[in-house]
Amino acid sequence: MPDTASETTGDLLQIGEVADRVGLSLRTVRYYEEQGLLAPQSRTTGGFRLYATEQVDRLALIKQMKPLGFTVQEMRELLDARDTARDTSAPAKARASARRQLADYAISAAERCDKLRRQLQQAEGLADELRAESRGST
Amino acid sequence: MPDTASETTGDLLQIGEVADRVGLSLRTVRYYEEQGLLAPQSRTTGGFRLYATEQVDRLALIKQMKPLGFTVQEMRELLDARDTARDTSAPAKARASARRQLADYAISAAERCDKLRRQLQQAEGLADELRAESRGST
DNA sequence: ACCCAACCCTACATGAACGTAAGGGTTGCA
DNA sequence: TGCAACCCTTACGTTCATGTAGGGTTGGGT
Repeated sequence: MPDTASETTGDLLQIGEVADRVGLSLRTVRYYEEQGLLAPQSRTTGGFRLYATEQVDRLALIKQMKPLGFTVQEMRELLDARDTARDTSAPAKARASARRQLADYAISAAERCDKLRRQLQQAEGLADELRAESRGST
Repeated sequence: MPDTASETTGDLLQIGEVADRVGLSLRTVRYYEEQGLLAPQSRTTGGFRLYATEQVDRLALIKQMKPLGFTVQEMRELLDARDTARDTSAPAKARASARRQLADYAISAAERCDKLRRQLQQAEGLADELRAESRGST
């Protein structure tokens, strides 16, 4: 039986397993790669993408970011900035700049959260109204 | 001066005024019309769309529904069902059926609200993390 | 009656973020 | 070696929304 659920191959996962864990489609994972959001750590000789578990985290992060309505490009920037800010071997100036960028994104994220909260409230009201109307007050 | 803000013409509004009130672009309002979500009550001889104030409400409803991720077709169905359910002159059977449909949508809406709430929580955590990281804990 | 600024119209095009199908390799257990 | 479960690339299709070009419509002002 060839690995029904494509299990951990050493420490690397195939795209299917990754997509399952994160809850994204294969297509979406590949799409994010096309857009420069994350490249598989390596490939098999046959061309299969192989991912490390950290990359699964990265994907999960991307998925969490999506409800806030960031574009794929913005997420790429954000992730790049985060990588730079974390990379202790990067030039201090680059890291400072990256942190500034992160701060901006943090503000933007907070604003989008507020907006989402407001929309959610409205939507809840709407759901209530629908329920009421479905019970028919002819 | 030709009416800088295209005011109430009797009781009918032009698309610009409608879009302003609801907070959608002209283009989007026309798009929704193309998709069968709402037609203007009438047109001028020259072709200008004219809307009644109830239609503004309908658009506002659509706007509120959007964060829940309903497709345009679903919204059309939902609105149609609501119209039927409210129409006291419609056949009782049709109204009952419409109310059943509304009930389904109400459930779906509630589920989507839950999902949105979860996503919001995650997003909030993420925003906090971004803020923390931007303050650099090298 | 004529002008013109503020509006509006149709139609085609672009863009983001995937979905989906076609045609065809890759892996690895038996 | 065979084959089932995976994966690959390529490329066109879809949905929601917006951009834009080219050109009418309205209605007060003069």
